[in-house]
Amino acid sequence: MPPPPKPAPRQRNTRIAPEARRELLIEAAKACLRKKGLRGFTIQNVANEAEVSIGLVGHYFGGIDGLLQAVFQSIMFKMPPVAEGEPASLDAAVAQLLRTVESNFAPDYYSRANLLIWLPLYQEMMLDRKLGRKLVTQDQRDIEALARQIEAVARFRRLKLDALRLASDFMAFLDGLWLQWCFSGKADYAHNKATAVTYLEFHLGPLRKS
Amino acid sequence: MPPPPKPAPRQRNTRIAPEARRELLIEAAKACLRKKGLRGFTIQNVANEAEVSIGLVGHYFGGIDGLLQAVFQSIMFKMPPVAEGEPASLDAAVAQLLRTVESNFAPDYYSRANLLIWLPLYQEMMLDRKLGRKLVTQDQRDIEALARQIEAVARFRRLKLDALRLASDFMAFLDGLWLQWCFSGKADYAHNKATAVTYLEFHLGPLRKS
DNA sequence: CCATCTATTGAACGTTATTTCAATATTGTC
DNA sequence: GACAATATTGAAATAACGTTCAATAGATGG
Repeated sequence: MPPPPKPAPRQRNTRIAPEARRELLIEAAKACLRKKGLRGFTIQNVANEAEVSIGLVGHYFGGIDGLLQAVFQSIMFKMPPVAEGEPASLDAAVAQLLRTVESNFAPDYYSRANLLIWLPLYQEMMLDRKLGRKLVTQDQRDIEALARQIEAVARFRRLKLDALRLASDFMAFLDGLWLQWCFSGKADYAHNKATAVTYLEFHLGPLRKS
Repeated sequence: MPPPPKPAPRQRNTRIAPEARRELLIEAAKACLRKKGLRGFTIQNVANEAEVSIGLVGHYFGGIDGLLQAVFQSIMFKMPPVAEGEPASLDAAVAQLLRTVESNFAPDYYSRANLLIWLPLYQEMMLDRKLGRKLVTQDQRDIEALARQIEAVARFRRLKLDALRLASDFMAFLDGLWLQWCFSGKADYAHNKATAVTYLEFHLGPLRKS
């Protein structure tokens, strides 16, 4: 029995810009994490998901670990941007603060799908000092930005409070609500927003028009 | 060249009670998760950690997946027990509630080491319906128990509130604080306790003796 | 002391994952 | 159109992982 003379015809992906391909691979990697978690995070799975040969991962990321790092990079710096600018009135300050809160509930972040990427990130950052520092730094920045907005409201209302601490606690609260919401599966999400704003109101006085 | 006539001398672990061995393996598995996360969770690593041959994992847990499930079981049902019993006075109700809060800060739970086990659990439960239901049920039980204690305080103070919702939000807050605390690495932990109690006080009135 | 039971071992095996690299197709340039 | 550059492929080599199982040691009971 002669071996097949021609090995196999192959259909090849069209060549695209490297950055675009990187992006595609990262997205495929995220999809894998969402579907199978860290244990299903393999080159095979990612390549299948991206409909690409297994060699490409090595080509672009040097290996599976490099790809994982790239995934983390890509989500760490896609946090909802915090509005900036010094508000001129109480109303403006409140509006700005509420907008920031709102942005933390953006469906892209406040979602089950996203949590399935963040959980691995949390894990890895606790095991990898370098990654850990990076994430903590980013987090700190967000907290400080929020603290400035809280400070602004407090100033107009002549309140004495530790804005940094409140901002930090509030962020923690948001994360906790996020987790619980994802786990319980209940899609009631306005509820969490209300809880969050109420917490701020305890410290800052009314923020919503009654 | 003759092959070595005797393969190799081996030193063997002393035989111990099966339950004890299971416990040891589970502890070793946890240690692996703490050190290397899910990606380092392999039979080899666990066997090394436990100083045991690789065959034992299969013997006791049927395989690596069985071991992981066992690890999850072992932590899910080791939540801090909530005090029970109908309190006879406001003071008693408050004391009970504070004790429950306190128990959530038990160093065994409220620790970095423990979070490194819970993160994989969270991940797996989101991917495995059965595991997810189990955990949510357990969580629900804790929330209901806390809600009863909140209810008791509210009754004595004639407050109208949604105890179940407050309990649920409060639990979320605790988890969020836990995560943030583990990530930031700051060991200031009384701070989180105070934040938690203050949150309850917003809804229930003063709980601590001033 | 002998027999039985089973906890423990680790080599062998099949499977799956990772990396490497030579071959091939595609794009852009001159 | 020819050439250089490189994106893409997948087979092959290598390594890691999981499972199985026959052999062995230790305990237990008679």
